[in-house]
Amino acid sequence: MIQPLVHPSFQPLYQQIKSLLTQSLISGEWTPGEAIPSEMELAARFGVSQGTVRKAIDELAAENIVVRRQGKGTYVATHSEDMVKLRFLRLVASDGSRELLDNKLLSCERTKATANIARILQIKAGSAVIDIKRLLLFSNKPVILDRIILPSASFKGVTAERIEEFNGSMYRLYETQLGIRMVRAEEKLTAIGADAETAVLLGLKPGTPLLSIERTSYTYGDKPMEWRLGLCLTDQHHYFNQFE
Amino acid sequence: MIQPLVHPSFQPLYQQIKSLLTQSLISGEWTPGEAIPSEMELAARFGVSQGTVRKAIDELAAENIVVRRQGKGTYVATHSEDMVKLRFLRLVASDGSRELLDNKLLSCERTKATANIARILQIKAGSAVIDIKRLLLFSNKPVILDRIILPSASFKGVTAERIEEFNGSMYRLYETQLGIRMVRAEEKLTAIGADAETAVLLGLKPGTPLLSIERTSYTYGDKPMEWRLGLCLTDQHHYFNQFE
DNA sequence: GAGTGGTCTAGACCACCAA
DNA sequence: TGGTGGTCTAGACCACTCA
Repeated sequence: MIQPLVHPSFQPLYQQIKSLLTQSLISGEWTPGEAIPSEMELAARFGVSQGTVRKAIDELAAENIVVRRQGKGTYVATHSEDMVKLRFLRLVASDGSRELLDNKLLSCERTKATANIARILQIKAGSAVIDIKRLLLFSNKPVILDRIILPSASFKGVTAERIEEFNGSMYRLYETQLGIRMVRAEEKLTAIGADAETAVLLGLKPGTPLLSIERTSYTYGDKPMEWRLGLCLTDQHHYFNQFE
Repeated sequence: MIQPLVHPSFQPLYQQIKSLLTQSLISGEWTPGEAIPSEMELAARFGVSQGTVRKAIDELAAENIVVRRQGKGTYVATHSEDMVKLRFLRLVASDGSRELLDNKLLSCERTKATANIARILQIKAGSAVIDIKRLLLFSNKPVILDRIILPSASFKGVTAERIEEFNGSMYRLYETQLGIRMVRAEEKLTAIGADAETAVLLGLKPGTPLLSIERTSYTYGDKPMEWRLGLCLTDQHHYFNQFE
């Protein structure tokens, strides 16, 4: 009897197609906001049926990496204003009101990665990083003290001026100026008491309970690109989470 | 020219199949842990192709309502120990260690729903509810003070004895004793200072920052069935969240 | 009307599991 | 060996968008 071939690295066709599509996204063949080729075109390019391409795109769409628009095409997802608020800024007013969101840049400095940051961002300890501090204001009241650390190597164009220009929409800045799109994030939440410096900046008494949100964001291919620490006043806001 | 029919309530076939399957789950035709009929059988029952049934089941599987096992069949999902920890108890040790999880029931009383609880659980204000208080201990140290409120009408069998019997695994109790399975939850997180009573129970100084997790859990068909408030000490633990 | 994504079908073969 | 889910194909038709 013929021995069935063993495929130690077997992967379904549609997974392989998905990887190829991800490669094209990484290489910048299609940039955020742009349409990717139609399902039929991709099927022809890869020599598979339209249904197989469709299943690969299904997964990318489920991960919010691409967006389908019936009758028009499939587009590389972008961080629109709404999306960022919905997906990456989960703090909402407890009374349900919609608020004016504003931000105030405190500093933007070049420095070196600590051992911990280097580990998280998968860079060498002591590598050059950009260290940003800012306040986020809801309805003109300071609510979040944010600290953002980026590897300089990948974020050359990031300066205080650029950040002001983008009005603090960091993800849109990364995307439109650097072609870096964050597709995934991990967060660790704890409750802490405000230290003296934070208390002053947020206009609180030291020791006031704050929600601490530590976030690492990843781009295509699970590459960590940004570390963030947000200290949030939650007397009138809450972090919303939902899961199935 | 013939006018195309307008279908104001148009739904894809697979969505209709999904609804029918959900109805069968609600009615208890298949209970947690049990296998549902095969894709071919369901296709025959509903008079559609196997591929259409498959797409309906795909969505239920994505929502963790059923679980596929290749070569065996498709099963109604259950709250196994691991799952509950992974999906509904997102507090993990900051140093990554695995810990002994234990709990201590403080009280289990019959009372009446406040206006707020009634609104959240979609019952009449003043309806009978069960009010449970307990401590969750990690490695024998109290970390979470939990309060759970359930509508009595649906949770008749829940008593202090039963809870002890299930060693505090509430979701397993609901599922195995009452056939109620939670499929979705919403949480609101804030940071607060411990009040006097909480401080005593958790062995802290009043005012210690605590992570407050308010959760509403839903069963099939988006019906709210449980409200919970957990006050968590996060000096050695954190709430983990991940999103795409 | 041409082109795109969205749905549905029918049938083939594969991988896995259990008896 | 038979039944299950998992993958893949080819082709049909529908719904939507835009020129």
